[in-house]
Amino acid sequence: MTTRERPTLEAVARRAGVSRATVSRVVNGSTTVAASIREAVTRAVDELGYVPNQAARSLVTRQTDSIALILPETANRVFSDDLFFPAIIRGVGSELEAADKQLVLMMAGSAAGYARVERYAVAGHVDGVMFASIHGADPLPGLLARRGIPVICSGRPMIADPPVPYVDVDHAGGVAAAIRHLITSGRRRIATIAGPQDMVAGLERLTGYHDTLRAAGLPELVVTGDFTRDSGITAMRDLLDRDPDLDAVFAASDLMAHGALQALRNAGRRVPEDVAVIGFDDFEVSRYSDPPLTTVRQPIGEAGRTMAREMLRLISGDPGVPPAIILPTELIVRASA
Amino acid sequence: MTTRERPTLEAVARRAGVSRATVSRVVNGSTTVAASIREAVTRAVDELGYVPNQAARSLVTRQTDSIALILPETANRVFSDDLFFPAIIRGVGSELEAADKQLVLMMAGSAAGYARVERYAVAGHVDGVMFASIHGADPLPGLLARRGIPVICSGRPMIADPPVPYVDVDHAGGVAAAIRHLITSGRRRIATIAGPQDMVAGLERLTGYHDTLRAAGLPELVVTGDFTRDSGITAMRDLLDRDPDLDAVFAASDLMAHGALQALRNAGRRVPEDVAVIGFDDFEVSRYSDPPLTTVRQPIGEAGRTMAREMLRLISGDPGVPPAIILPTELIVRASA
DNA sequence: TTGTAGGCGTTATCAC
DNA sequence: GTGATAACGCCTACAA
Repeated sequence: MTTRERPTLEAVARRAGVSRATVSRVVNGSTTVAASIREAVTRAVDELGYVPNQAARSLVTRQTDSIALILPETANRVFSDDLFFPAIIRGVGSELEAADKQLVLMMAGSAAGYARVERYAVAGHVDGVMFASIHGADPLPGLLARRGIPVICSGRPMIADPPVPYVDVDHAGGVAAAIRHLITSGRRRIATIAGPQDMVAGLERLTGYHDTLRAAGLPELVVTGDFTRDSGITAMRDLLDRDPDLDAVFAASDLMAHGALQALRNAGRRVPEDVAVIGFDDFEVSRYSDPPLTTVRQPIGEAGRTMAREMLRLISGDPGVPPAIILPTELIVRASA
Repeated sequence: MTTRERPTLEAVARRAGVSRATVSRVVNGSTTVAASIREAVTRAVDELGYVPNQAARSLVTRQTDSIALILPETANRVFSDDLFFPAIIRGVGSELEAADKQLVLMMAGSAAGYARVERYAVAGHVDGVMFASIHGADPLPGLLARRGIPVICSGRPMIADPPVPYVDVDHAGGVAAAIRHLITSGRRRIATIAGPQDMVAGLERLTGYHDTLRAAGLPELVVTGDFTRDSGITAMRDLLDRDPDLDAVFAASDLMAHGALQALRNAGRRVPEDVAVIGFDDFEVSRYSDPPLTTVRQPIGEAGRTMAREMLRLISGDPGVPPAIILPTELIVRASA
């Protein structure tokens, strides 16, 4: 291993026969440097393979050019077959890449991990912190914001102690469209597999279900899952027990909808003839399910990009960052309903 | 936003009525501090909400306590439905979390992204760099190693200019087991959908196929894909064109195997009656395919954990890091073959 | 056991 | 346009 000693500004300056200050100017692209000197410095930089020391630099600039994305989940959960996180990471990543900022991904499922994340952010490792999904009344976003760290959330945070700007999608609107579609096509016993009620996404999708059915004067039937496929299977069985005559089910996630499809098949129900099924997400796989899944598309990648864009504005000191941005959802009709 | 001024060591020292050095000792857990003073300092730290400035700290310690994992792919690819990356990230993450190191994920699909990664690592942003998968003769691992940065790869690198330690799985052995299983069950016209030939994983799996069939004196039929489901569909159609009587196919990834299953179904072939199918990976979804997929299980998560463990040893200066670690693979027999 | 002082590699503010 | 020089916040001999 050729452990070449790392050259410093000083070394470059000596080699180019100028002062440290001048080298610094060249490295940082200042325009007030004579062409000949600039060239000499550039050559010295190349010859020595000089790269500025990030620690020293950010000690004085108070900038790191990297931004954290917190996934308040265990790695197991983040990279399960739930494609929510990949989609949002992809969106955030593409936007930050364009801005030449480094994305630092942090999974914080445990309490210890969470504490580490806090320390990491407060220690100034990153210029700003984005949250990918929030459970319950998470105090961390507010805590960091109070520390003066730029913060932005994907999904409306449940507490807004210092209000933190957020990006979310129109959960209730999408669900309403789904339920109305079911009603229009003649369904009358419409059940739902709700998402976890400690997350805003879970709550608001259930609200959409509730409000739309009540407006139509139709009965409600609710069982709660946790967005996973397995919970969808269990919930669907439960629903069939409670009302063997149900003719439709709205699942608050595509994965739960897939679980429901499986449970219905095992119970001898045909989809959509006996029971119509609608999901929420519109993941790629939902085009290939049997039957292809009717679902509410939410623009997760776009939410990620938007969040990153607003974060960049926040960091640049732009005062015009809106407190909330709500992206539209859309019903995608396929064969299952 | 309550932009509280960030307290420094100096502020804590004043408040506790001691010197900066003493505060530093307490913060860093030195044992040579009187209990009473330690307590006073700790109180001051808590009251002020002091957290050490990472830049200042690493400027002197030359340590950042964070480690990069490079995914030499675009975000689109990393978070496609290919579950390789999630699995390795999960493995690495769990191991680093236990060591209280921060994992910095970097996706570098473009040339620009790649340059950024290099700068980032050389600038001393991280204590070491792990590579999650390598395309062709990638010079970056060697380049960083030559700079004195601890480097380790998942998957054998094709160039070993300065030899970089790596963790890999027994590709050829796993494939051999799969092919022998097919032969034992009477298959004689065994085709393969190979992986990309610019990656060692693609190459070695094809070698395993080649060697085993040749040893058995059976004919070979090769079409190349790129590990994705779609490429599996295309490749399977191609294979059926070339040899309508083939009775088995080994796909170098589970996704390609799933594509093959679909193409075979569309072509009216029954699996496994007409054509046996074996994949490579053993992703979760392969238990649920129709029929459930026989496949070669590779311990991706374990590879990630191992890589992280070796990286920690490398960083700690342990001279005993082995140049290579090869993990075993295992044939998982289900219904498709 | 505690304090003093020097230095880590940059950037930025001044003079020149 | 260029060069000293003082921070930036922390760690760590070394001295007391």
